[in-house]
Amino acid sequence: MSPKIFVSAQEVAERAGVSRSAVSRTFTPGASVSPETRRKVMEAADALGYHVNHLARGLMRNESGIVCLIVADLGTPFRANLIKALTDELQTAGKVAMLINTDRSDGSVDAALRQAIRYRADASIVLSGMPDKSITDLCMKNGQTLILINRDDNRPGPLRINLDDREAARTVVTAFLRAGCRQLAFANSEAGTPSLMAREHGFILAAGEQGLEVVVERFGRTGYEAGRVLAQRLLMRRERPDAVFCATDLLACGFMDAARHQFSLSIPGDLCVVGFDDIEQASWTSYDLTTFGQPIAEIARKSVSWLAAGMPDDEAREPVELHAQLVWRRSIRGA
Amino acid sequence: MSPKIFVSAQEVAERAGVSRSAVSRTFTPGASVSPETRRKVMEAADALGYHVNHLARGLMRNESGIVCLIVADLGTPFRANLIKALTDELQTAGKVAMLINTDRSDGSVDAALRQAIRYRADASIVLSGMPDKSITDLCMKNGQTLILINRDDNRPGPLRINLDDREAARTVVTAFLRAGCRQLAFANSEAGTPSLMAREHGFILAAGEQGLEVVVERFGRTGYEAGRVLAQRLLMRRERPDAVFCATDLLACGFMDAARHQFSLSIPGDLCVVGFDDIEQASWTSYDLTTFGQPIAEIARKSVSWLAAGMPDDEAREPVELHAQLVWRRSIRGA
DNA sequence: TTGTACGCGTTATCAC
DNA sequence: GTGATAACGCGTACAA
Repeated sequence: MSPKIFVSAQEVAERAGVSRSAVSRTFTPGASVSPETRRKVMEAADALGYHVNHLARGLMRNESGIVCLIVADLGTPFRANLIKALTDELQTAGKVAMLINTDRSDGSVDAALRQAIRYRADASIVLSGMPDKSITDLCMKNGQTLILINRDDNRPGPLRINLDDREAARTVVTAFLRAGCRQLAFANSEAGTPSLMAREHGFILAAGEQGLEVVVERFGRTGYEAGRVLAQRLLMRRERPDAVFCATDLLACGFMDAARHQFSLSIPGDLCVVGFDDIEQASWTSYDLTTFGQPIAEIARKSVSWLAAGMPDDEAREPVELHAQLVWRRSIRGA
Repeated sequence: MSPKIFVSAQEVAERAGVSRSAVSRTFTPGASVSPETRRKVMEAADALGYHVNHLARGLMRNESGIVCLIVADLGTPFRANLIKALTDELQTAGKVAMLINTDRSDGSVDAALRQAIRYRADASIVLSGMPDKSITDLCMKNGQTLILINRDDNRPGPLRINLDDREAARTVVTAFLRAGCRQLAFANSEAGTPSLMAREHGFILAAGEQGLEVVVERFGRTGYEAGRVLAQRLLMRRERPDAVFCATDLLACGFMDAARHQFSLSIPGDLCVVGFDDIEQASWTSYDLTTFGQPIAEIARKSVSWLAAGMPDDEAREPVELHAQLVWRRSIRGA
């Protein structure tokens, strides 16, 4: 096996009978080369299978074209779709995505950001966890753009995209009231991420303004299984809830399945359910779940346009608030 | 905004009062540095926030540490989980994943592989589509490892990991017969990917050996919606199937929902269903789908161990056949 | 063990 | 429009 023998601009130049610089210019958009030279170069390049070395180019230009995506629970429908949207957007912008998984451990995101720095990524986009302040400072110092999505970080520096979780929660309360529900519940995981907690607090607050108490239950990791357990806990109560707001759609799916098959409840007859994320499964006939759609495409566009435009000045670093749109389906009465 | 000012080994050397090569050696595993020098270097590096430039290192070593993952439909549960497993495995092996989305267009995978070459990726792993022969040749010529997963390519060169789809299909026929089913159907998409077609052909073949005909229907893209349409087509037939093998779980979920809610059929009473992939949703109470689990972890381990070990010699390039394990749930009678 | 000198493939700069 | 040259940050023979 010939181990890594790539063809260089030098070889192309020799074969084309021109200088190295001519080759370089041919592959640099906007450089001036005569049609004749360009033709000779392209011909030689094709024959040899030449491809510009982005490692070397990045070294020269101080711009690798790499954008680092840092994420946990990549297997999850919402995350996967967000990653897809981001990579798509990055590719059309001429960038390339580097994907780093994190786990629940503390230094995990920090390690990922260090990796991004080592590869001189043009930017890092954090979708999970929270980097330590020392690391965000490091990114800033190195002039590396840092984007936090749904992290709700209030320290200055990185660019932030957040959702109006509290406003969404308020909408749910209104909808539940209109459906005639009186026993409100909130089903959450124990993850304690900013967006999840914002939904919880917003829901409790909005309900309180209407004179209603909310029963809150938290369990496990944010997923289907936790939703089932939460249903068991909440639906066994003496005062059984007639409306539940689940922090995510996955929780809601588990909740609905348990409610129907273990408690024989009808939805929305006995119980109204609202979720969050609008993952594909929410629209499946078995669930038909009313939920909030995250503006994934817009999140992706906003993030990437930032990189392209370069960092705005420090004073313009207010977090961007995006709006979650309620998608009405049949898991809640009325409209 | 300070635009991309990274600290170099030179600066660390100056601050530590040593030569630049001492810094280099400190960060090169297995190089010989005195404890005292190492300490001084690390101290200066920490203070300055130094990180080795992997672009430059890759340039020198002719080994970037980057592995390119080429995939379509990344938002899909199975794909997302495979990507997660692969990135996890790559990270523990000290590599980093570069993610490239492809669409359905012909040259899409080729373009992705070219991008991989430009970044001098150590290897490319193709999970979707089929690269043109000229491109696979290019990868081989450049000494870039190429791994095809479930692509069922029979041309020599790239490393291949395939599943025993035909054997799995045979198992399904047996199970259906044991459940007393006589009217067999196969629900497929129009994607026509190798694994999907292998399942279809294997199913028809195995059924034929038992003297049974199979009604085959194909529609749309491999997903939930197509499953619903396929159910409408297959369940409206005069001789209604009492057993259907769906090419993937997503198709099966759509099929089941339509069968139950539009045709009021009971599963497995009126209809037995088997899927493929064992995505998380298959285990959800609403589906409880009997399906084949793809050995995702093993696929990931095998792929990455190949890169680590380096390319085997040409003669050892037989495709690796992995086994799909049937996961018994309640969408089929008997056991 | 340490430092010096060179090369990796590319682009930017500057004469021509 | 073209070609020579320096520089990017790093690894590594080589000599000390």
